[in-house]
Amino acid sequence: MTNKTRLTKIDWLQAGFQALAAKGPQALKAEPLARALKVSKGSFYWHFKDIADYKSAMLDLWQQQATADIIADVSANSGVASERLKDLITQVSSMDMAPYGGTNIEAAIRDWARYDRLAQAALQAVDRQRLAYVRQLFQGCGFDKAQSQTKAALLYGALNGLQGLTYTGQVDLQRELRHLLGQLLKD
Amino acid sequence: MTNKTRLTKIDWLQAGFQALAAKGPQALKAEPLARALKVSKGSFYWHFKDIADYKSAMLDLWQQQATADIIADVSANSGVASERLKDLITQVSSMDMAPYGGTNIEAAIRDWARYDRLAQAALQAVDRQRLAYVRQLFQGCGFDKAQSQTKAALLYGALNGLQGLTYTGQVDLQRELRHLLGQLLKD
DNA sequence: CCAATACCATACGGTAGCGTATGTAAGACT
DNA sequence: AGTCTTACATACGCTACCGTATGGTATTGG
Repeated sequence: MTNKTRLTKIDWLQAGFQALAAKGPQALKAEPLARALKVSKGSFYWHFKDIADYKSAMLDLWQQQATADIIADVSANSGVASERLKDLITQVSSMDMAPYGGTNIEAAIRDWARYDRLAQAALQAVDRQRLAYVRQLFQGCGFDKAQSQTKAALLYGALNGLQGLTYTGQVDLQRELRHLLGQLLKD
Repeated sequence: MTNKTRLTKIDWLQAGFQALAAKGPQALKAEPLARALKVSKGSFYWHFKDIADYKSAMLDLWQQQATADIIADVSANSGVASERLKDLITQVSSMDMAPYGGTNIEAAIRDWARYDRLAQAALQAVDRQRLAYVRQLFQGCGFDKAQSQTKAALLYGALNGLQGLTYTGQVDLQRELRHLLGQLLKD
């Protein structure tokens, strides 16, 4: 995998996600990426028109993949709704390390989205889908649509927020989320 | 305020927070800031040794201010613990726009902390203090220390996570947080 | 096996920001 | 009134990155 003589578009995108997770959106620059891949930037500008094009391709890939993960989860696990919610938590909690880099790409994209309109659009779309999915699960537990919407927002929001707190060392992500889910399923 | 003939260190720091909230950590550069303040960067390098020094000063100011806010809240509102928790939520929810810029500085610092060790240290310290404070409030409601710790993490984590979701338009921050607090106070 | 094309290197001019050096004008001090 | 200090301006060399142009090499299809 590291010894390919020539690179493809996807190699560049992978390197992008890696750099994104490691050093943030400001690391998405042609020449540094080229150095990381041990090629010259001539390669970059062959595969992509410019950096905006590159970033756009990254976001497209991520969005498509993220939404694909959702529908995969929908069709795969077909148990009871409450069980699926628990599964989701364990799944997400253990997914600290994403496909590519060491740390979390999710959070990096969320950072990126704060100051980039395209990233924001992609993230919004993904958030929307996920919220809708989780809401449906709560509805499957017997709650009405409004309640489920609230519970979904809380669960999903807490997930993201707690992940930002994990490096405090005071927080055990999975434990807290289980506790929250328990609370949300009571009422 | 805008018509001062000469600038002070704090003017530069204020401009920094403004730029940080608006365009993220990557906007903390001497020359752009100087342009925003309509002076030359000669001023910048008089007040600060270099950019690292400047960022360090920003983080010091923020951390000190953030922790000061906590102790202020501790000494000021001396009602029942459960009431103080509700107050905290309304307070934070309405504090969408911070002292300086338009949007939230909190979130910007959190972004910053992801790829900057100093920012991370400052944020950790603040998070720690806040978590401890909220935990104490829960303890004041009769929960034991471990339970309070969990509840505090959930409330504080959800707060941060939901703020990142507000621009989805699907989330009413204050409503959700009230609901969560209600749940957390039951058990 | 040979052309066509895919992939990459090198070199170039341009911009943005860094940090320094040096000059300078306006208050403050005495 | 003259010196000292504060707060800036200006100009300089340096580095990093952008995007382009052009040429080279390796693969692949015919």
